[in-house]
Amino acid sequence: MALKEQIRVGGRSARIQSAVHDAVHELGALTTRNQVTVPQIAAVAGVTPSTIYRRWGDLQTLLADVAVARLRPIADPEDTGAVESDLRAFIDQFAEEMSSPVGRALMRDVFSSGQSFPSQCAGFTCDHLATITARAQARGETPFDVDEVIDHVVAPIIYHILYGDREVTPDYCQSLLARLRSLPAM
Amino acid sequence: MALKEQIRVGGRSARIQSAVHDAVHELGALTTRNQVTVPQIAAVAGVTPSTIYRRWGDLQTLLADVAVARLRPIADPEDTGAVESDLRAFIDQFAEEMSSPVGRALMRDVFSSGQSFPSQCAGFTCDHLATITARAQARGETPFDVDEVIDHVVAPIIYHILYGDREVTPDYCQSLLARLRSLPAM
DNA sequence: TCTTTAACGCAAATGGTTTGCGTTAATCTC
DNA sequence: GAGATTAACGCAAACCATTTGCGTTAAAGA
Repeated sequence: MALKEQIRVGGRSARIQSAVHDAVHELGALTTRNQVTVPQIAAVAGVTPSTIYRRWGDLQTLLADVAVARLRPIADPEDTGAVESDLRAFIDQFAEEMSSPVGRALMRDVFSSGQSFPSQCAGFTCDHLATITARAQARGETPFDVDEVIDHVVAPIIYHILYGDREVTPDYCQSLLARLRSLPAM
Repeated sequence: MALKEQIRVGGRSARIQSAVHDAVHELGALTTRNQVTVPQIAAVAGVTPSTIYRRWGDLQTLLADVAVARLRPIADPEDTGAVESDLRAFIDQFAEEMSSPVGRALMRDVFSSGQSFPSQCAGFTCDHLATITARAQARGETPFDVDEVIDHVVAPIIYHILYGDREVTPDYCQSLLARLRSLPAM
């Protein structure tokens, strides 16, 4: 069920990939998810189901692929002028996106496929945090430790969203950041 | 696709539920998972597929139900005589179980179904930690904050297992616990 | 431009999922 | 305890998602 490495990057392949992704978005927005079928997606995309099966393997892999593409950042995190506010802005936006209904659905898709998709998403977060620290160093500010932020800010946020055992509010995110600042090694 | 509340708790219902759960275990151990089918499970359990579909709705819900049942603790955490060692022992065992191949598979099943299953699992962890703190208080020791442990020890462990972006070693777990102890409010 | 081959469309075959209906057995009432 | 009620099961047919073989299209290479 592995997503094929696409050797052909030409026009038709790219066109079909795009059409299928768009179809998933269109259907995913309308229906209650979870009951979307490959034939439905194929019909909307204007391709035959077998094309989707051959290219993505199964529905879950396709959904995971679309989810990762949607989670992939299109721009660097906002530059607010200081590390602290950069980090705060990023975490706030991250928590809001992930805890939203679509965010939860995307995470489900990413995890259910069980491939390299999750680590790709982890990479996105890592990259953003690295960008913010690099920016801080360029400013002459003392940067934070990326792993520290992932372990003690990002991880708790993801945990509570996944397990649904607590509301992830902006206040909660603030408290996680505040706790981080009160630590020695930073 | 909701798991039906079982009104009938009598002999036949319970017998079938048990047989189906056993069948999933038997098949899950052998095959590479992910390609287990409902008809297969039904054949091993000695029931018809329609029985499984009517009772659990679909394969993912069944797998999630089995996963939660397997994740449900059968005993309280080991009493080692002191809070610190109790907590250490629990976290070590927790991390080892969850990071194992079966642990990862169980978590996948729990999350892919997207129902109340994840919060049930969170409850298990919570309960165990609460038991350890209660035990500590009974001993006259200063207990830890359960939420604190979940946010800064359990959450990072789960995060790295799910995203597969880092090895979760006993040493890593120790460092998380050590960090917790170096904090003011505890 | 010609050759090679990956990717697609089509359609038939396969097998997982759903559903109606009769039967079994657990629960309730007397 | 015996009979009535109804949830849950088994069976089988219908439905539909998935797979697969084969001819065709179009991208990549010579």
